[in-house]
Amino acid sequence: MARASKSERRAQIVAGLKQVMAQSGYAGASMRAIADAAGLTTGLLHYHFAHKQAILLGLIAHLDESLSARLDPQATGKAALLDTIDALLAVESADPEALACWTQVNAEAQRDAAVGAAWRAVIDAQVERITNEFKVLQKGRAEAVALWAAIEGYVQLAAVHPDAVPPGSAAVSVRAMLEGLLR
Amino acid sequence: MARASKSERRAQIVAGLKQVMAQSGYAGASMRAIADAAGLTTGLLHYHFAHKQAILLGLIAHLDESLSARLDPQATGKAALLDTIDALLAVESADPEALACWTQVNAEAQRDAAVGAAWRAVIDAQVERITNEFKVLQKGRAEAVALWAAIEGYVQLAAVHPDAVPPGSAAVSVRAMLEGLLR
DNA sequence: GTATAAGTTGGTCAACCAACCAAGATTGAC
DNA sequence: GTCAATCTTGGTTGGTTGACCAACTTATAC
Repeated sequence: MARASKSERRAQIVAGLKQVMAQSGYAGASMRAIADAAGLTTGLLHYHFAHKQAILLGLIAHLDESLSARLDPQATGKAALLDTIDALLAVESADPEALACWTQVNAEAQRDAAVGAAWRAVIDAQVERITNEFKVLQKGRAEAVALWAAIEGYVQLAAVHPDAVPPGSAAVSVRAMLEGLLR
Repeated sequence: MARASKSERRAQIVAGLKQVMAQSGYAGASMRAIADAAGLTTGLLHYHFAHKQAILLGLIAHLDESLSARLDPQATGKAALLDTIDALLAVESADPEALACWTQVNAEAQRDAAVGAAWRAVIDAQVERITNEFKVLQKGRAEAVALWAAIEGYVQLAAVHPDAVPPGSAAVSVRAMLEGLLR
């Protein structure tokens, strides 16, 4: 069997962290557990990543990319905002592991400066993008942050307490809240 | 000096966890670090709490109480909803440690079954209370969850990326989103 | 004032962790 | 086919962790 390329291996390791982290958190994701999940050895993890934190930074990049991939680059104005709502809240059913990791990354971002900087960069980019769409509608940054917070809240809630969210209500309710912001 | 009472000691230990956890997360809050923060010894922690998790459950109870204490028990209907918004978002400035712990508890609730059950109970109680107020306004559970999610999102955002939130905008924006929900 | 219970101390212990590394295996370039 | 670069292995190491405990001190009941 052909040896996996460098980038494939790294992706494989990041996927291992994603899987373990969704269930055991970052601290609970030992190098051994990550290696087992990825079907690799711990030594190989250290060959591809200088330290555990580097794998987490790789996971953040992965989460960012898979989020961007869900967005429709054509949409502008209100359509872009509605698309953002759908794209983010669809993760709930499409990728529960990513949802769980979101919460864990949030917690780790608060603790570790480098992780925090990377995570805040992701948030900043999204908020800025949303702000531009709001500006088309004569609104600004405060409204963009509000929309992001509402979505973020649903993501957290879905991860921690999925039963509390009536099925299908998330996107509907966020759209209603968006209307309140646009008044 | 008089020896502290049992409940005082327990509160002191919980406060130690709160302080350490706000900066280092739950996993990073070693028994030793908690003991140091509280000015006690590790052995004493194990005398008052069977294990580390029990301290965290104590902290969750503490967070729940201090949240309830901020709420105006007189308010009903829309006034109660506005009061809830203010009470929760005021934590941002009043008790930054509690804010930071919120994120960490969220993450740990996902990982540990007992912590998850306790945390979900707190959320359920709040959502049910809010639901009752919404019902006065001819709305229901979905709207209550939406309001909770919006507040929760701001709490998370304030903890992880405080600079992203324009000062004073949180309560204003959540009120606007509430209007959207009440339409 | 003495006996009993409650609270406290400082240290031990086995388990686990991230990081590291030397040596062997596999690959592609020539 | 040979060789250097890249990849992979399995085990070691120093350090940290939560849990635990036997001895000691303080408070309370009588």
